[in-house]
Amino acid sequence: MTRADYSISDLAAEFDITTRTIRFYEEKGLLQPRRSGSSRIYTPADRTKLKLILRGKRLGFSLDESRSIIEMYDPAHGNTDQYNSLLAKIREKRSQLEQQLHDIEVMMLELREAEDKALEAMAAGGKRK
Amino acid sequence: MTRADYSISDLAAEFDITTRTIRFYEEKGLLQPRRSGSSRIYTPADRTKLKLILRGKRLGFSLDESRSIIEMYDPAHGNTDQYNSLLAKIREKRSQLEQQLHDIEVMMLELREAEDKALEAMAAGGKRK
DNA sequence: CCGCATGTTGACGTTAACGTAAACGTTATC
DNA sequence: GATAACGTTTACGTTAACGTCAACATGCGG
Repeated sequence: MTRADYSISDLAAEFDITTRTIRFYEEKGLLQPRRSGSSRIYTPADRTKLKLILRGKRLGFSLDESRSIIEMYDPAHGNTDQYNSLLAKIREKRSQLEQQLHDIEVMMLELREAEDKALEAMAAGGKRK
Repeated sequence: MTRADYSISDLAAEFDITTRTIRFYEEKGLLQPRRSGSSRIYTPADRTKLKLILRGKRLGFSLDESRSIIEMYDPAHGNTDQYNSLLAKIREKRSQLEQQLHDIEVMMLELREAEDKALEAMAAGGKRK
C-alpha cells in the first residue's frame, strides 16, 4: 500500500510537470490537497487524480472533461447521464484514433513514394551530368 | 482527371471549414491560390494541399509542420535533412498513437469496473431499504 | 543569524488557430 | 437599380493551458 504523502515538487518531479501546472489544476477544481499551514500536501489518492488528468491530456481531453473522468471514479456517483456522455466522448476519441492511425499509415506510404521519386530524380540528374 | 477550379466557398463547403480558415492558411503561407481580379481561385493541386493540411491537423501537427509535409510532395525537394526530421515527427506521432490506444483501452476497462461498482452499490442500497 | 531551498499568492504575458465584425467591391438576377 | 450572394482587406477578440515574474513566508543546516 502506498502510504506516504507528497509535496507539490515531489509530484512535479515525478510527472515532469511544473508546480505551476499542479496549482493550476487546483484552481480549476481538479485537485483539492489538504494543507499543512499554507503548504499543500498530496495523498496517494491525489496523485492518482493527477495521473488521470495527465492521461486525459494525452488523449486530448480538456481539463473539464478530465474532471468528469475523475468524478466517475468517485463511489458517490451514480449519475448515469454523466456516465453516458463520457462514454460517448471516449467512443468518439476511439474512432478519432482509428482515423488517425489510418492517416499515419497513408502518410508514411506517401512519404516513401516521395522518397522514391526523389531518388529517381537524383539518379536521372546524375545520368544527365 | 479533376479539371475544374474551385472558389473559396466551394472548398469551405467541401471540407466543412470557414473561408476565414482558408484565408488564414494562406496568410501563413500554406496556400497560394491565383487570383481573378481580387478573388481567389483554387486549382485541384491547391485542394490537395488543403487536404494535406487538414489531415495534418487531425494528427495534431501544427501548421508549420503541415507546411513541411506539403513540401515533401514537391518534386523540387531533395532535402534529406527536412525529410528525416519529418520522418522523426511522424514516428513520434505513431508512438504517441500507440500510447493513446493503450490509454483508451485501459480507460474503458476502468469505466466498466466503475459501472459495476455503481450497480452493486445501487443493489445494496435497494436491499437496505 | 545567514543563506538557501522550498513553499505561497497574485497578476499579467503567451501562443496557436482561428472567430467576429466593419466597411467595402463585384456579379447576377429580379 | 435594388437586393442578394459572394468576394475582399484590416483589425481586434477569444480560448485553453499554462509560463513568468514579483514579493513574500517558512524551515533548516552551518
